[in-house]
Amino acid sequence: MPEHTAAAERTRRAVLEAGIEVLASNPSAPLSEIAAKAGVSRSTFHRYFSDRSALKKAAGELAVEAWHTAVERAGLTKGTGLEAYRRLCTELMDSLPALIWWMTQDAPEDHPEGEEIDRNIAAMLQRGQEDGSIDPQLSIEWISNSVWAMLYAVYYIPIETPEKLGRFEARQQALRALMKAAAADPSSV
Amino acid sequence: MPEHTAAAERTRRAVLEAGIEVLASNPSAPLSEIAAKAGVSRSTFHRYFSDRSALKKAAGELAVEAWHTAVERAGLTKGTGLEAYRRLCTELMDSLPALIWWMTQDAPEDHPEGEEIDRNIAAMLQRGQEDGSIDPQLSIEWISNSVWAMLYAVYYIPIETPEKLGRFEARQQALRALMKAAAADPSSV
DNA sequence: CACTATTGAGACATACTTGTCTTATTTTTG
DNA sequence: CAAAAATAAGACAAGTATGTCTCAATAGTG
Repeated sequence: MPEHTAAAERTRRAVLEAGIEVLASNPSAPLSEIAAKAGVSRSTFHRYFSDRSALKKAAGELAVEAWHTAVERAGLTKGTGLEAYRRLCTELMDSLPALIWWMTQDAPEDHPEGEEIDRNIAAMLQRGQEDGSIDPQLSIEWISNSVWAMLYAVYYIPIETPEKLGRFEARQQALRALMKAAAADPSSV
Repeated sequence: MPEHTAAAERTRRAVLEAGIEVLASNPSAPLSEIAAKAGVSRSTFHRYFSDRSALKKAAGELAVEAWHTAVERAGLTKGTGLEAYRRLCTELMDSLPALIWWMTQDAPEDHPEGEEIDRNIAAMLQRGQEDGSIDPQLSIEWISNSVWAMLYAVYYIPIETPEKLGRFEARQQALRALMKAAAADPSSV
């Protein structure tokens, strides 16, 4: 297990990111495909990640970390609920690949701390409904879950039809759509 | 190739539907899993679909058919653009499993007639922007593509957390969110 | 009831993926 | 430059999925 040199750490990251990218579009892609995408031989792959499961575990940790960071940066308790919601959506779009991989996983393994975060988000959305910024007709469950569907669109649409919608436009449009949908007074968006 | 008796046709449908369901959540699931879900032996599976590709082809045709039917029923040229859009979204949600499987496919193979339908939908959305019913700040590309992301949410959220959001509620909330997001005047939704 | 269609169980060879290992080559570092 | 680290290439066995085939059992039909 190389853990000292900087070069080694660099290739490790390359393999990990290639893994996230490939597994996001094909969860059962051969490891050789991941190695190829990382520009590395299969031998080297196995030197950094003994198993397929080892890779998935590392990718999962990266995704959870990105998720936590996004939530922290969003500052869920500041401003109106809708403002916090907008910040959260924006932050999530900054860690797209890892989060997309995470959501396509079948077993998103329940993290104990993850549930607390879920509660914080639910509280933020409820605050939004109470302060009149978020549409009370939409359930908190729906709002918090549908964000992921939008992330999905933001990630894949520019990949599949880059000539029609670039990354930036997709982000922008998704954010507008999310805000209008969630707002109690969409005209203010 | 049994093609005469009704019983045979029935099991064929069962296998096909099981295939769509299983492959939607795991595109590389073993054929034995599909057979099991259909309540059929692997032998019988192969009797109706020689290949994995044969099954995928049949599923694709079913999906395309559902897609065409939905668009037809929606009556894209009637009423305002937003009204037509609402009808389209509603119709699409009636063929969820097949359409979900379709969108998770890597090679959605370009059908010549499919492109015409795409143009019709684009025309419908543009009409909506011109008649003032659809938000002109959202691109037609985004609106037409993001619908699929919402279908994704409507399909999967009730599967993963049925205790929090049922099929009916998910549909209702998705439709409201889609309308609010797309409308030029969301307060009218 | 007799006949036919449909199905289940299992054997079998093939192909692919996986994880481990060995050896030679390249790259990095002191 | 010389030693050490990192990598590529490939062999190998084990596991699994696949497609084909055969034969016996079951279900459906006239």
